[in-house]
Amino acid sequence: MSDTAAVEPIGKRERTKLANRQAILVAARRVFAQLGYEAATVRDIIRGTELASGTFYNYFRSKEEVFEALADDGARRFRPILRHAREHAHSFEDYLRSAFIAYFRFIVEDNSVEGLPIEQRRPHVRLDTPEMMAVYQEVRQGLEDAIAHGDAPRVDADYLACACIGIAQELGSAMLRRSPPDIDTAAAFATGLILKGLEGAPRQS
Amino acid sequence: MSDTAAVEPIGKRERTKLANRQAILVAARRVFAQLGYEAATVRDIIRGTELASGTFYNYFRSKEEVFEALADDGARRFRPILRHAREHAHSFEDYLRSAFIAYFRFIVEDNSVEGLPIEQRRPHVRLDTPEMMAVYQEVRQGLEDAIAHGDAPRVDADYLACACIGIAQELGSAMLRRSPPDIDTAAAFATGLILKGLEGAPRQS
DNA sequence: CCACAATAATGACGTGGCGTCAATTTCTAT
DNA sequence: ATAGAAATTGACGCCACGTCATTATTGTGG
Repeated sequence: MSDTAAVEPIGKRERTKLANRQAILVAARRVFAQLGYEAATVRDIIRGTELASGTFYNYFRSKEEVFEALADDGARRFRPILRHAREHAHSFEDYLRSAFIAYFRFIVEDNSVEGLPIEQRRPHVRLDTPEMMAVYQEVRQGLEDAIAHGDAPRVDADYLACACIGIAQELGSAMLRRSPPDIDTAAAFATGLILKGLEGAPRQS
Repeated sequence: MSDTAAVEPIGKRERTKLANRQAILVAARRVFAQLGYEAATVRDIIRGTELASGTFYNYFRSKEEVFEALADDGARRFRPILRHAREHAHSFEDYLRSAFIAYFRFIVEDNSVEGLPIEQRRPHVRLDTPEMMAVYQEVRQGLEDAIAHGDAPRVDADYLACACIGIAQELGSAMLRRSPPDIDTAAAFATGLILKGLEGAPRQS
């Protein structure tokens, strides 16, 4: 009867490894939010755990790599949401709106930790992790599908995907600055802009 | 007759101060392009000049502040271009297109220095430096003017400005990734998208 | 149940960049 | 010419970094 507790047949070694890695990530999120990414040090992060300084380097090479892992995790959680929206949308407009809503919900929740203004929580460098590029591909695929199905004109899918992402990012930031953040209004704006804008964008040669 | 040489009636103190500041900025541009922003140190920058390490801190408090100054300079150069486009445009479409073209030209020229790939070169552009916010205001003003003149529907000017900026940034990055970067094509895409998209964006309550 | 090997955690240590500051040089004004 | 203001200089103390020999913990064969 006791086998119900041992659902994971892994040894203690692997379990503590996962737990330590997770502890570092959790501490890093808090530290980045409280001190700001730039000001935060590896020591600050490790002090937020029960681990010793040297142990940090068994899991990550640097503060940057920790942030990458956090960003990658975020993208990994977001992509299936986006895919679900693509596969279950009743129309192209429906797809666009639910995708924007999903993203705006995501960043609202992501920034719900108390701390410094959002700008200072993140590194100043632009980072493209594998999972983030996968998200870009997912967006692009959704748009290409719509074009293929005749739901959207034959425009440059790469540029269109970039435009959607740029709108999502900047509009998302603007939305967060307002209180309370109104996800539906922002999503309606973005959806309306893109949907109609498609008609005006140059057709692919 | 010798007064033609002394066009600037400033003392040597002020001249060397400006020259030193400029030397630091020039060196920083090179160092950021060659080593990447994250890897670059204040010492690397100051080694690129004739100055001593302590002198750096007479001009800037940190590497971050140097970058802000570079970004601020860029924005200061860009804003009048944008304003000129606004005041001399024959139509709203003309304004949009020339503004996008101006921005894309700007970033193409800005990234023409040899060095690392663009992603690692520069911090993520922050909109919170004074000149950057002025650029945002300039964009927004142009859009509000168009709305007031009846050239564009009464949409949320803040969101619209953010959308334009987001499109410009992401589309600009995508354009730079292509070789050769085609400014006119990218500008046509952005212009067409926004111009028609405006019709689909929600009207202001 | 007990070695014994494999693996991970620890924290002291050398290194190097950071920001400061007293001493020095350079400029300005009288 | 000279005093005084202003800017430059580089050495210095500090602290975070990343390493690594040591210690502790876990898995395994006898």
